[in-house]
Amino acid sequence: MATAVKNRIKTSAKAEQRAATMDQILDTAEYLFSRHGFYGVTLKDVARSVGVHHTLINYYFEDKKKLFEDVFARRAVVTSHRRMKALDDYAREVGDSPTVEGALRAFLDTDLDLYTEGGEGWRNYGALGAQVASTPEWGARMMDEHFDPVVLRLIGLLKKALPECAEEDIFWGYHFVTGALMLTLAKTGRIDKLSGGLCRSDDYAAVKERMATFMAAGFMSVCSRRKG
Amino acid sequence: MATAVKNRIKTSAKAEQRAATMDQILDTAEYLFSRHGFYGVTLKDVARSVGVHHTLINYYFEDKKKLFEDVFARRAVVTSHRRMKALDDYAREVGDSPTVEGALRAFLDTDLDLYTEGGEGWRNYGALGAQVASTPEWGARMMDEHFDPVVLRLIGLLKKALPECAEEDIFWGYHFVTGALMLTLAKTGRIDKLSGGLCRSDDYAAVKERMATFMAAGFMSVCSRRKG
DNA sequence: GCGTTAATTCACTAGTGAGTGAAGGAATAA
DNA sequence: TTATTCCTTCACTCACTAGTGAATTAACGC
Repeated sequence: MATAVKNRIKTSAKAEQRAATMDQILDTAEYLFSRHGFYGVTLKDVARSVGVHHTLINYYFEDKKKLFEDVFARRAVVTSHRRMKALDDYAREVGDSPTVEGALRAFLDTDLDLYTEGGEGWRNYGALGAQVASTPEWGARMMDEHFDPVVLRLIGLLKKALPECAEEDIFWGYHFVTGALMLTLAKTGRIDKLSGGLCRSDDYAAVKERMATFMAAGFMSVCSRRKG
Repeated sequence: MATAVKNRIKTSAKAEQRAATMDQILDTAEYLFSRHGFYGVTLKDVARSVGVHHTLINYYFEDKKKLFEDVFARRAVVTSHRRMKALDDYAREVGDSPTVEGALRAFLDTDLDLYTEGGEGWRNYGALGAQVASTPEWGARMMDEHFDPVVLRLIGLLKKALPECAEEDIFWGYHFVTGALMLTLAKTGRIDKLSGGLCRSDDYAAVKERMATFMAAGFMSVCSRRKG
């Protein structure tokens, strides 16, 4: 008991500062990486922006690649876990008969809420994730590592909702969903200009309102195509 | 007449070599940029890969940014023009009553054919474009410059096909379409692993088979949402 | 207070970045 | 042939890269 208190006190002063500094570095790196990509940011850029000596980043994060991975992993585990839980909850709720739109809502809306309510850090991470998702090789590998389980969980539900549907159609449907989601998270500002200000890149609520419905209809039409 | 012949001969020897070298540089840069991004490639990388002195690239292309823009523009004008023509042809064909799927097919299938039949260069350009599309600021700007006209042409047709539909819904629908298309062109290999080899990233034919149908249904469902 | 441990900075290496300007070399036009 | 123009390379600049290991400073536990 006394040890526990002591440990808590110990982690309170120094280790808390440590954690705070690391978080600051991660936040800044997240912001910069999301805007300029891995090679477009130098450790000095990050250090300057945080206000620490650049070698401190090597001290805390080993090397640049590790820093990038830590930035990505920090929030990837959160969103992955959150969505997995949402899918599990939904599956339990509807028993053995999920709908396509229901499953997609559990997957998409849960995530979009996070970017809406999670503050700037989450939105920067979203833009970073979008870049990673469209980077061949190591980008795809990072996506695999963090998101395969939750994606396969979603696909399991979609298969249940569409038992007659060819597996390929479900995978390609998921591919379309994730592409649309990634471009949303990229928050490039393109839709703003294109629509003359009618739509805004950072209006995740507008996307949430439409996306699951839109995609569910897509799944249905492709899967019923062969019969029709 | 004699002058014309002379000019043609003139452009045959030296200027032809010049064009060949420039094309080689563009091809190689296209390949490398598509894999590692703008900052992930150095002019020396490109030069080494082509087999020329690295300063030659400065001679031909001014600077690195210009080289990138030239790489992007070279094919962007082709696909933009091609799709514009396809949309015009389609509009003429159906008179004043386009369908959503018809318009999307003119837009999407025309493009997907290009990546299927256009060889490796086109596929590299596709992956590059996908990166550009999810890059904020200058990436979005490049997309704007090259593709706004053809995209607005498509949106015009979609509006005609869905006269009751809210404009925002159409813009967001287009946003989903382009997100899905960009992830396809990124050719990351992720769908391959995810599906256990059932789907392949480079199978543009499979995407073509499904995409317009999928997206058309999405548009319909979102646009009829308010009434339903 | 005092030895220990962790955090931070310093001085430095070894290599790379884009880009320039002058010079050499080759094809071309008169 | 000769002057010109274009292509290509060379030598170089200047700034910056990631990362290391030693030195310094600050916090901690006793």
